[in-house]
Amino acid sequence: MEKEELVFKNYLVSHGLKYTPERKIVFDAIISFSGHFDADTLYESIRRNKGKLSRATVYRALPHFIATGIVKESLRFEGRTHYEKSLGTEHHDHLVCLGCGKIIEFKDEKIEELQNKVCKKYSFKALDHKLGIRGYCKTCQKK
Amino acid sequence: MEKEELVFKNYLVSHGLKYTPERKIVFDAIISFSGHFDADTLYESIRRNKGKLSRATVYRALPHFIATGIVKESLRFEGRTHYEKSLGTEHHDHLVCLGCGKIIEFKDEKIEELQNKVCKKYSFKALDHKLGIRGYCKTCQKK
DNA sequence: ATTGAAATTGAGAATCAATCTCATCAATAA
DNA sequence: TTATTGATGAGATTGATTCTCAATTTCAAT
Ligand SMILES: [Zn+2]
Ligand SMILES: [Zn+2]
Ligand SMILES: [Zn+2]
Ligand SMILES: [Zn+2]
Repeated sequence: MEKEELVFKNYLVSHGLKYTPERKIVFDAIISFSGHFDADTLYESIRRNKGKLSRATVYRALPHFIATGIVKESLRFEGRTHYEKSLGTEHHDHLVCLGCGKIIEFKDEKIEELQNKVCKKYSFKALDHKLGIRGYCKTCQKK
Repeated sequence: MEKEELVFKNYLVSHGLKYTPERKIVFDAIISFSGHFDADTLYESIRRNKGKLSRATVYRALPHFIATGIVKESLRFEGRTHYEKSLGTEHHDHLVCLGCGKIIEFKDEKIEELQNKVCKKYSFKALDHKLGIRGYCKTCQKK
């Protein structure tokens, strides 16, 4: 069993939960993804490749993956929550193109530091943050 | 008629739309708010103070207020979109307490500048952005 | 191998914000 | 007046997400 899978299994077991075949199917599907995805994309890809699994099982599994740090909520748009793998991926923020839907990831250390400063100023204990900049990508500006 | 009201009326008229009594009711309710609100809060406050108005009318009016810059989407949490007045309010970002729901507003010029730099780097034309930091406020940390 | 408590699952129902439908109403222009 | 166009209310609808509950599975202890 790979490291990530162990992380997940250990999380489950230590919380009195079980590493079931269904959760392994979801795990495999998530690992096979690169980039961003939403719950339905995940569900459909599982149905296509591994046969049937209830939509509810996918929705129920997601919080566990988030709790272990394997998956992160990335952005909300088009009425859905979008996720992304976060194991083996550094934290980053997003530029979202309103024209073509393209997502550009970036990370700026200075912005991160300044956020910490802001939190200190307000005695605020930060857990996470999301910075999303909406606009138009290079390609879409020409139209 | 006040300045903001004229801005709104002009926007409507110049778009072939009408400044109806219902839209004025929504306008007044929004102006009377301070702080953040969601569509339902707005709707309920109108019902309480001004009597009946369809929920659909509130939802239909919101995009017009956003288009004129009177209202801005501020953050999404608790499954709803939250808005805030943006006339007479400077741009700012948010710290959201997961414990008590308190929202702290802040603005850091340096962060804003660095965002512009990021956009330049990617030839990205930004329209707006949202930075939301989730965590626990001073009070809630003690529990 | 058997048992039983506790967790999990599937299927569909329920929820909830947000949008849409449509018949009716209001404003304006011809 | 009549036609046109936009606006409204009430409720239906959508679509994502969550919940319900009976049936099944897991797993540790017999
Ligand atoms: Zn684009
Ligand atoms: Zn990303
Ligand atoms: Zn708090
Ligand atoms: Zn604010």
